[in-house]
Amino acid sequence: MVVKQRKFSKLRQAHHREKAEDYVEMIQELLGKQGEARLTDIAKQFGVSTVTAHKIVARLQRERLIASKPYRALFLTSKGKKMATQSKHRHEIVYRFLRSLGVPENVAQVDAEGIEHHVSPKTLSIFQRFLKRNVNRNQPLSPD
Amino acid sequence: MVVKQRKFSKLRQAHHREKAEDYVEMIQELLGKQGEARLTDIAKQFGVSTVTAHKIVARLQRERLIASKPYRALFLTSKGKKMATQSKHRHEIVYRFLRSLGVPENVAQVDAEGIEHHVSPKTLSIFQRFLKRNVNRNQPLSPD
DNA sequence: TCAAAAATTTAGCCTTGGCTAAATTTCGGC
DNA sequence: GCCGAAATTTAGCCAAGGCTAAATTTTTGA
Ligand SMILES: [Mn+2]
Ligand SMILES: [Mn+2]
Ligand SMILES: [Mn+2]
Ligand SMILES: [Mn+2]
Repeated sequence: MVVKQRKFSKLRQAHHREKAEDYVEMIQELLGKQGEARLTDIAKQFGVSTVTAHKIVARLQRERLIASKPYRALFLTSKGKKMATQSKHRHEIVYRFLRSLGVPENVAQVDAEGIEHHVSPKTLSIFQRFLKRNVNRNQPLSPD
Repeated sequence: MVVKQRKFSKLRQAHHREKAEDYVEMIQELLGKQGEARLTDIAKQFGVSTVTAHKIVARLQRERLIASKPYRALFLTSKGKKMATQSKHRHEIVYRFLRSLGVPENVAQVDAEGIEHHVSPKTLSIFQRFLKRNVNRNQPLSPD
């Protein structure tokens, strides 16, 4: 009984982390690609209003993942950089794992965006091992 | 650009469906196991207060997935049954897929609870094909 | 330079999903 | 049949994440 409860409480925790992970990952990407991360670009990427993006960023500033001065571009704290790097890494593995199974590019992109947040370290390392074993096959296991 | 937006909008849709899927699945399970689905049992299983469970059930009644008379046990509408059956099926495949890769039981349970909601039909059918191919191996691909 | 445009922030609204406290209804045992 | 316990519902609080409208600040270009 208590086992099942923990299962769902873990799910709720994962949901709380999700937005944080997606946002810091996006900010790191924008910093790399354009040199700076502006609120408008972030909102555009996520397909939400700047107001929504602003509120989420404000929460992540309270949580010391993001830093910025008013009306200025956004930066990641060291805590934020660490989360971004780890999330990006996990996201990549999940995406490449799906691709290696034969999931089409656009489907794998959408599915990985959700799945990534629910893959535990143990499962991730198993995905990695699977990728390594299939590294020299050019064909996916289940071609379309 | 718009591709990325759709990716996240799909993610938000998935989140909206998640609670619905978990609840109808749970109700179907309780109906099978105990003959009826009471609010207290549902709340216990999810590890939330009966008040929280009640509010979610009320929403799902508005959405015509659940039906009941006040102070009475809960039932699934035909729409709810359909969702429950499909969700259960997808959940099972995701769980068995993880297990077949060598993910330990308790980890697979937790991860599948989150992952299931983000697996598209295309990815699911690829998981199924993978399972069929590995059906006669007693050993998982990546043993612990 | 300085006015218009763009970007950011604030105010205020909504829904969902958490909670506790309290009211109401149903159930069980005597 | 009734009383107390259990279950359900209602009321009211909170935070997150969605929105539009409006205020504020920064940037841009004539
Ligand atoms: Mn990601
Ligand atoms: Mn994501
Ligand atoms: Mn499920
Ligand atoms: Mn689930």
